[in-house]
Amino acid sequence: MRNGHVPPADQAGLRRANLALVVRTLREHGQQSRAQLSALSGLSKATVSNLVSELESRRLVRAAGLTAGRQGRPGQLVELSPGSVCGIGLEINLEYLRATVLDLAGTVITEQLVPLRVVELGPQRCLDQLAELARSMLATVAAVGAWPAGITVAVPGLVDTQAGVVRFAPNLRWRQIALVDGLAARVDFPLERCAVDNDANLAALAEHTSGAASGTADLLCIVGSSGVGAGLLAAGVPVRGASGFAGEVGHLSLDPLGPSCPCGNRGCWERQIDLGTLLEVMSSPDDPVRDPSLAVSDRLRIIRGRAEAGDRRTLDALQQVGDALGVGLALLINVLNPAAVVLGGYFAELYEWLVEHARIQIASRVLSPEAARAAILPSTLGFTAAIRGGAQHAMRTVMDNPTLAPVVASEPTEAPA
Amino acid sequence: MRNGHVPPADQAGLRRANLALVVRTLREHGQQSRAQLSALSGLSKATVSNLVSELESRRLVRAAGLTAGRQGRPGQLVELSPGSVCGIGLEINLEYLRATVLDLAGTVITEQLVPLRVVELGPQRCLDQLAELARSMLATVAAVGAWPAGITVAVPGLVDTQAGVVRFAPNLRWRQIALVDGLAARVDFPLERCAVDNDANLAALAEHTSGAASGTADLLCIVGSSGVGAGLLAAGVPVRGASGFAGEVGHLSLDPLGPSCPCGNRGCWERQIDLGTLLEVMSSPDDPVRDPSLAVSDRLRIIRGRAEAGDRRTLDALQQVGDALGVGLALLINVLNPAAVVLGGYFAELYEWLVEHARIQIASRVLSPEAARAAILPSTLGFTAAIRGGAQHAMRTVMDNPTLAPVVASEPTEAPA
DNA sequence: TCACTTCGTTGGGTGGTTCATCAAAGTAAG
DNA sequence: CTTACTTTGATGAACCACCCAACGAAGTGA
Repeated sequence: MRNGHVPPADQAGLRRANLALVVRTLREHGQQSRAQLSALSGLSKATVSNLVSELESRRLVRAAGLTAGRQGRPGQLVELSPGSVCGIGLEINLEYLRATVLDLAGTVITEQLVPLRVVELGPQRCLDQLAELARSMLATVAAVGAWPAGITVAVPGLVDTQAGVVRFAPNLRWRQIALVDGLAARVDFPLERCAVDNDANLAALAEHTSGAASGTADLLCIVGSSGVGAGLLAAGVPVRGASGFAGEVGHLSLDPLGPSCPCGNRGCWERQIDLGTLLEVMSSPDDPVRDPSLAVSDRLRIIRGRAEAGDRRTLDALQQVGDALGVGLALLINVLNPAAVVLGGYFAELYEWLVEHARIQIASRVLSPEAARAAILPSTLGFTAAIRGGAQHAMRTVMDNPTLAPVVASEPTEAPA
Repeated sequence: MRNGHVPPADQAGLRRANLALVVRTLREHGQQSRAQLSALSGLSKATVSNLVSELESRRLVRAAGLTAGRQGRPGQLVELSPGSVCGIGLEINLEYLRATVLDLAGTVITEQLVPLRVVELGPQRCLDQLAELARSMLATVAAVGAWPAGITVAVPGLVDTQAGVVRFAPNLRWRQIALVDGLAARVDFPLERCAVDNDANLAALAEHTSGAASGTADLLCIVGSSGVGAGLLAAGVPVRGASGFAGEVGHLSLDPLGPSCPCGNRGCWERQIDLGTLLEVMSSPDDPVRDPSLAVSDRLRIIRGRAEAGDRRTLDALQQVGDALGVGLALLINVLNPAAVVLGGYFAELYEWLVEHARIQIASRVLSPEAARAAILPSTLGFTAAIRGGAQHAMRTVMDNPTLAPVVASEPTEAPA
């Protein structure tokens, strides 16, 4: 379906590709002189100069001093311009809305968290709140004199990224919500620069771009919270599947005799490793750690405290979850052979008590020793991975096609901030 | 590792991309006039004419009469030239070597099967045999006056496609065999036009190009024989994983209490659905169907006969295998969300007795109804899928970069048939 | 026979990259 | 302090690929 009709290559596309190449080189290698860029990219010096001057006029890059020492004329360094082109990442979750603004260098311009009972509020009023948050982010971008490349929303559920529709988000109790349309209309932002994606997919993107698995092209990111989701990156490209629902690992049935799950099956992975299960195993029903009014972060602080204190029941529960995590990961590693697995969400918070158990299970279950080399890493971005990935995603459009960024007159900057 | 340094885009690359675009358009839509090609591809008429004339000089396309009826001047049809550019696919398996030559239109120029006890022969002498087979194919290509685009070998095991090395093929008992080097040296064929890949990956490519799931970009191909392998295609691109070992689904552990497997675990999928298991369940040890001297095709004929005759034990065994097949497929569908699953190898031969059981399991285990829409199809290429995929793979290099094909003088053809 | 339609080619124009050359801006040595 | 050397980045000519507009070619239908 929607067969990707590849547009013909023309000179504009050629230019676009090379502009993007320079931006990418700068992203991967940090600030460089034009001569170094020429060597790294394979483009001629003349072309690099030309490209850089266009990127400068679009404020994607800027001058950054001179190269140090050595012989000959010093090079004029160029770097990705901070604070000029920004991406906006939003996240909808059970307990909050979250937002961030990143610039091309990956610097956080601003971050915000709005506690919210999303389920009780319902999709439409939640969208209103989300729009307000987006407007606030746009205002910040405008205040620092930057240009908003796009807005990307992370949602815990099945998303049709092409249509911009949330198909099914069980935890939020959402079905068929036209999120992109709704948001763009409310915020008065160009529709084509708004996007939705699954939170785990975006988390994977963030970990790939600037997180734990920075630069790793084949990546699996497992995010644990009230459910479990996975984001896949193969050769640097997100794997979404035919309808965009790839990575729905929560309901993998790992044990035909395991406990039953609301989804109708038995032994679902999610029922073995999500936060709710950990709580059930490690505590009695009246334990304060299970107080429903507690926020996730507070709950995790308690769990960490008990684990650090060596509480046996807690440690046993963590082992049980770690084992189950490893069993499922072994399966995914066999199928996908990633170079790294990043544990996100609550798994990252409890990484040190989970990973060894998981590793043992993986080692004994993976077919080839080479595949077993997959590194199991904790997310360095924690709960902000999804919004950062969203912001990165929003900027990716511009990095892949720098001509989208507007040309400014001539004056370098005169931001009042 | 081996971070893909993207070469800069230049005019030659632009030309290459548009030549490839014309070839692809022709592949997808069949013979077309220049004007129709222009409309379909988005290129201008002038450019299409120019490109077609270059493709003609490289014998990738040829004139094919005029468009029928309608008003105005009739168009001059162009089609992928049959019998001029060929791909050679080879396959190594337990019981035989297999080879085929395909042309751009997908027509089989020749096919050959050499029975061989690969395990007993050992890798080096097997390579000698393989080289002889390859030389025979090259001779056929030369005899019809065609140009061999490349040779690709399908191997049942873990393959490092970049290095051209078979890392581990348990069934063949091969480890670290430099297959591409060995073959290219023996055959005296350019190294860079030789390749190895996993048989399931190539089968998936074949099913995508011209088989059961023709044109489906997100595809999963499960090949059953003495083991079980999977080939993955995401957005039309093979998913190989970080070290090229993705798709090793045979040893997914689906049941922690299941029967033990030589790999050291329990409940491996392979032990539930491979041909050996089916035989064990459907017959007693002294049953003639289990005669070790029987070829796979003969064995399958017997099984089909019993199933058609309504033999209860056989049908029960097929149900058991079909159920297990469905359980594993549900898992893969949740993770990968393919548009289609193609059953290859022996699954295709027994498709009609397996698929309904599998479908029931899948339907009850897949999370989203949209993902459940994945079509479960029988391979239409059967045991030739891998070699056809190999030949397609060999031609893909040229289709993606038509300038690789040599330019011929002027005379159209003078093949002595 | 004469409009009318559609096809494919031709020539001029635009845009992008490359090569060769050169001035600029440093270091190193006499 | 001057001179030689090295490296950088900019300039202009050349090349190449694509697009547009116009035109002749080759049919259909009245």
